[in-house]
Amino acid sequence: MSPMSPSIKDVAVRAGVSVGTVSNVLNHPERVAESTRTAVQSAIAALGFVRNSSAAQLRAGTSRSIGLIVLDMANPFFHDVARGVEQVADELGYAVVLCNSDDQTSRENRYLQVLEEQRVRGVLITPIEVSSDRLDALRRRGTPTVLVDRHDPRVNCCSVAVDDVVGGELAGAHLVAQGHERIVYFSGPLGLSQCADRLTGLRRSVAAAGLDPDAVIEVVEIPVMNARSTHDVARARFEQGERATAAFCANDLMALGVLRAALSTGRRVPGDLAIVGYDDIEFAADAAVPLTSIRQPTQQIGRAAAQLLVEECDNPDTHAHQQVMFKPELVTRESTRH
Amino acid sequence: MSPMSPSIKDVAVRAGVSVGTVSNVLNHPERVAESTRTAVQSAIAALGFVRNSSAAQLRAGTSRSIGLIVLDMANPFFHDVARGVEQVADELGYAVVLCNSDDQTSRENRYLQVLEEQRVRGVLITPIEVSSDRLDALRRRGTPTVLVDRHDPRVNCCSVAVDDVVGGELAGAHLVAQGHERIVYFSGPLGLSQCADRLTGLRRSVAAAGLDPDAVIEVVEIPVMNARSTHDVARARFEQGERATAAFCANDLMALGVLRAALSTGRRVPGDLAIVGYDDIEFAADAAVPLTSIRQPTQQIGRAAAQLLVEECDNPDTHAHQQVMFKPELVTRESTRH
DNA sequence: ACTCGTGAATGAAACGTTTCACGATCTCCA
DNA sequence: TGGAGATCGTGAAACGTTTCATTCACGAGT
Repeated sequence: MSPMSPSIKDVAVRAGVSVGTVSNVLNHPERVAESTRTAVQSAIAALGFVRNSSAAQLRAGTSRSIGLIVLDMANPFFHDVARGVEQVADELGYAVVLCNSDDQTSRENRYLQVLEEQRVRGVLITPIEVSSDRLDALRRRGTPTVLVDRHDPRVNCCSVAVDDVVGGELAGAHLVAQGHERIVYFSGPLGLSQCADRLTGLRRSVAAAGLDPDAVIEVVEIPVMNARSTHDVARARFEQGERATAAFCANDLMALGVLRAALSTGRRVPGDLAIVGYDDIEFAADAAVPLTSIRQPTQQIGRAAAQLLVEECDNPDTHAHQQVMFKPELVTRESTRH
Repeated sequence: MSPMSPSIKDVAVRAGVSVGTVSNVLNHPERVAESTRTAVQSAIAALGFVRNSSAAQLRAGTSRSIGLIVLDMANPFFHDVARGVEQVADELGYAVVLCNSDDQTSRENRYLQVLEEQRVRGVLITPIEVSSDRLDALRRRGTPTVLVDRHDPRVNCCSVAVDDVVGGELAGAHLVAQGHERIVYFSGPLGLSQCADRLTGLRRSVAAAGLDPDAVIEVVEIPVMNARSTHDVARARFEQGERATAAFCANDLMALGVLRAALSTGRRVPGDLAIVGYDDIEFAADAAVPLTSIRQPTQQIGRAAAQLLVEECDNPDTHAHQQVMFKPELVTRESTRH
C-alpha cells in the first residue's frame, strides 16, 4: 500500500522553506543560497521526492518532447531512422516519444491523438497516407509536422526522403547491364509514392537501354511489405514456373522472402534468379546469398528530419518548409554477381 | 503563429454550458442530455479542442500507462517482446511508453526518471544490472516493476524469463551428439545471469556425455552482444587458427557475426565450424547458412510480463510476486547439419 | 396545493507545479 | 546614522482538468 508520493509542499515543510524556494532549487539552483539548497536537497532525498511532470507541464503550457511515429519497428530501416532522430533530439534537449503504427490507420490515429493531448512540440511521422485529414488538422492547430521517408506533393510541411526514382534507376541499370530482359518487381502498394517512384526509375533505366519496359517488367503488388507475405507470393509464382531472370524488391525484408522462396524451389541465386533489394539493412550482407541492395542514408534521414522539426518549433514564424531529398546508392553483392 | 489551443472553458462558453458539463460529455456522456451533448460536441469540433492530458492526469493523480525499457531495439528479440506487451496492454486499456536503453546505464536511469516523473502505473524492464538502487527506490516508492528476460535472485519483484540452463544444455547436447569435442562459447558479459546460465547448461551437457567441460569448452566474453563486435573478435581468432569445431553464441546477432567471420576466412559451415545461435530471430532462417538456434517464446514473454504487471497494479495489496520461467527449444538448421 | 423524486446542469475546490512582484535582511559607503 | 544596493525568500496566482455537493426545473403522487 503505497503512501501518496510526496509533493514539493512536503519537501518545503520538511526543509522549513517555502514551495517557491524548493521549485527554485529544482529549476534555478543558482538563485538560492548554498545552505538552503543543501537543506532542500536532503529533504528531497529523505522523502524520495520525484517531480510530477504533469503539473510542471500544465503550468509551463508546453513540453520539451517530440513524437516519432514509424510504420514498422521490426524493419531495421526504421530503427536507424529512430536512432538518428534520438541523437539530434538528445543534443537539443528534446525527449522522443516513440510510436509504432504497425501500418494500421487506427493505431496511427490513436497515437496522433495521444501525442496531441500530451502537447508534444512536434511530430515526425511516416504516415500511412500522406494526405490525411488527421495530420492536416494537427498542423492547423499548430503542431509542426515533418514527414519521414515520404513527400507531401502539396508541400505544406517539411519532409525528408530519398530519391526513389534514382533508386529504381540504379537497380534497373544494374540488372539490364547484366543482360536481364525479364524482371519482376515485387512492389509494395503502388499507392505509396515510394513504390511507384521506384517503378518509374526501373522503367526509365530499361527504356534507356533501348528495351520496352512493358515487355521487360512485370509488377507484383504485395500489400504488406514484409518477408513472410512476399515469400508466400513469390513461392507460388516459382512453383508455377516463373519466367523472370531477375527480381527487384521494394525492401530487403521482401528480398529475403523472395530469396528464401527461390532457394526452396530449387533455383540458384544469382544463376537462375538475380535479386536486388532495397534499404541495405544490416542483415542483407549476412543473407543466404548476400544481397545486392539500394542503400539509403538512414540515420541521416532521421537526423535531418529531427533538425527540420526543431527548427520549425523554435522559429514558427520565419520557418519555411523544405523538402530534403537524399540520393541512394547501389551496393552490389553475390545476389547479382554472375 | 499558433493561437493558444482552446481549453474546456472556451468550449463551455461557446456551447453555452458550464465546464463541468463539457467534462462530463468527454468522460461520462451518458450523464448529459442528448441535446446538450451534441451542442458541446459541435463546439468541440468547431474549436478543434483537444484535451490536455497533463491537466487531466494531474487531477486524476494517476495515469493509465506503463513503461517498457528494453536493452536494444535493434534486436528482433526485443521487438517481439514489445509486441507481446502491447497486445496485452491494449486489451487492458493501458498505453505503453517504449524506451530503448541501448545498454547504457545513463540512458536507463534517465528513462526511469522520466517514467517516474510521468507517474506511470508500472514499469517493465530488462535492466542492465538486476540489482540496481535506482530500481529498488522506484519500487519502494510504489511503482510496480517486472523484470523481463531476467530474474532477481532476491525475489522482490515479479519476473519473466526463459530457462537459460536448459537452453545451454540443448545446444551442448546437440553439438556433443554430433561429435564435437572443442566448442567455443561466444558469450556476452558473464555478469549477466543469462550468459552464465547458458554456460552452466553447456558444461552440464558436456559432462553428461562423459567429457571434461574444461577441456572441451573455451569461453570468449564479448562486452557488446551485437554482430559487429562479435565478428571482429571471431575473425581475429580465425585468422590465428581457431581450433574449435563448433561455436555456441549467446544470441543470433552474435552468431551472424561469427558466421560472417568464418565464411570470410575460408571456413565452411558446418563442415569446418558448426554454429548454434540463440533466440531464433526471423533472420536466422535466412542467413548465409541457416542457423541452428535456441528458440524462446518471445511474444509470450512480453504478454506474461504485462499481465503480471497489470495484476500487481490492480491489486497492490493481495499481489504476490511470481517468477515465471519458460522453456526454450532447439531448432536445427544447416549450420549444424553434417 | 404540497411535497417528493428524478434527471440535468452548475460552480467551486483541488491536483502539484512555476512564476513573479514583493518583502526582509544584510553590506557597504558617504 | 542613513540609505542604496544586493542577495534571498516568500506567498499567491495561474495552468486545464475532474469531481462532487448543490441547485434547478418539472412532473407525479398524495
